[in-house]
Amino acid sequence: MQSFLDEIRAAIAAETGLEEPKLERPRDPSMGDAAFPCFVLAKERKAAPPKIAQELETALNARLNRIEAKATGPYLNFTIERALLAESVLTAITEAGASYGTSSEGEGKSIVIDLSSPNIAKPMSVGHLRSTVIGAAIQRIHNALGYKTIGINHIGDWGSQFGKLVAAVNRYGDTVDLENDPIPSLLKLYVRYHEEEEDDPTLGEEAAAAFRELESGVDGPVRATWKKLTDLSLVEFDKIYARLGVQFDLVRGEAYYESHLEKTVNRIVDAGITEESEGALVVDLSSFGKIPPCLLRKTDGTTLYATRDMAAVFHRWEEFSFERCLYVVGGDQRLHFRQMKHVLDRMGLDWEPRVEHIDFGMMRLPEGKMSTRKGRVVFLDDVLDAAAAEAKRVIEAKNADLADKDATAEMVGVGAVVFNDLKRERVKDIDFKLEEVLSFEGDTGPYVQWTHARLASIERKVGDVTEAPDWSVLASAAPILGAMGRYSDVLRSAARNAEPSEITSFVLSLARDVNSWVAQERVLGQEPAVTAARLALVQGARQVIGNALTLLGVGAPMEM
RNA sequence: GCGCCCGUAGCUCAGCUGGAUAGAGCGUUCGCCUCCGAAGCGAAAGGUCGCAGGUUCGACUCCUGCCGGGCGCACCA
Repeated sequence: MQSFLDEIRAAIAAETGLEEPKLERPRDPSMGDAAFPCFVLAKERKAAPPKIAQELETALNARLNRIEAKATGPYLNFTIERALLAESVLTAITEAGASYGTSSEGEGKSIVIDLSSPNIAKPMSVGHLRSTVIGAAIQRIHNALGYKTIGINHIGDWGSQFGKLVAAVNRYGDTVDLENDPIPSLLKLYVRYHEEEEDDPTLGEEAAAAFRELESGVDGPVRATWKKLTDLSLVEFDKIYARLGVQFDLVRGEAYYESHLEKTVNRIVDAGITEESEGALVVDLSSFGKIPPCLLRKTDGTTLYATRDMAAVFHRWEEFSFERCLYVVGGDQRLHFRQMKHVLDRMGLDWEPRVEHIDFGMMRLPEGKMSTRKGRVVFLDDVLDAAAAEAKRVIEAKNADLADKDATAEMVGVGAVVFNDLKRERVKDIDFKLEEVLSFEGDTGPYVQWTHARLASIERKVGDVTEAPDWSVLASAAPILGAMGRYSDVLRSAARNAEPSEITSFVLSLARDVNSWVAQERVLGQEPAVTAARLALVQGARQVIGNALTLLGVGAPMEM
């Protein structure tokens, strides 16, 4: 596909003298595979665009082989000979298989991705799903383009909240069963702490003291409790990651940077941009607009979130010399990342633009923003369970003879949840509605998965065909072929914008077109050359849909 | 109050670096399982692209202002 477009561009360039003529897609695919708007030539040629299109039509037809140019109003539309388009796209897919669409353009470049990053001691809510699923998709997309990627789970395992938890464990630890039921137990302690803190000032003092001890590096009972809490939580998180099919290259909590904090602060101080304000150590950012200063050290000398993130970004740069360092973190932290980048900027570090906040919209409940403390949460595990159960119910109703119903239900249920999260532009806020997540019709993951299974089913029924395909019978599939031919462009764009929804949009549109085509063109029982060509389309479409789903982290079932 | 993000059909969203009659899904109404999977396909109805200016041959797309919603605003993360 790319080569045809290059050919068209080259012909236009030769004919008009334009260096890089811009091609776009015609409104209606039946008008052609590519369009050249002639407005840009109107001035220098001193002629109306429709007239220019007319003139160029004959000249370009003389230059192009098996591609037809046709003037339509101010546009020049190009149509690749149908059989040629089909043959070239489908053989490319067959040859590349699972690696169709991939490239090696990222070779030698490293991409660091900070994703998921849940807080220890809090159950993962559907809110945490976003960072995990978006980040993992971004990582797979970059992998497909040949980048070396480092996915880091920057666990929230440090900070004053751990002083609070340690204090809570000390006081009320015997009222819960931490060993066997860690996450709910920690949640109870967390909530209780905040309830009692108001009436009992000694509790807050105990918590603050605990965090000071933790950060002092003393290896005593406080540290032992902290270690136990984080270990118990990580085991629970891993169960969810396994269900989502997400792995990390590094699980480095904030605590990992504990030993880097001192030199991090020194480094920023040495850059000469820090100052003392109200007893705290800060970096003034007023030169960037109305932005509050970045706090590095509290009055009591302990560090903050920003300090630890600065330590992390320095460490990552030194370790990986990244091409990009992507922070897949919610939009509620935009200010934090702006401050962090401004500090890097003030330090004169030229790699500051490589650090990007890949923000995403908030997952909201009808009652408002989720809050673990206020008990206003939907737990991710419960949602995945509900989705798998719904998938199981549908399978029982529609395909009761399926071999491995539970495994398929898990694949479809989890796929529905993941796909739902990736299908809109990531900056958009989402009002969480369970019935929407559990819907398997229309623009949903299961719809795409079902399309994949249906195509696989046709392949099984047709079996092997030895006859050479008659590519010309695929004229009606031209929009599908064109889309599949553009798949690698979609990957490139999705990576550049760190936007998995570009792939969900693509695969939804492809699935829709394919289902429509399958409804009107029969594969089985045709002339062998016709069956061969249509089978090739079915195989190609299944391959591309499967490849796209895999990148999104959604299973592509052969049956469901 | 200030800053950032969002604002396209009843609802949820697409709309490529500005370009040809603004496209889907859900919901509503109608049609299609004796033909490769009805988690499907076809059709109908449904839009002052938040509002007002501006730039441009051309604006859903860029700029300014306003309105509505969301998020955030120093010792939490």
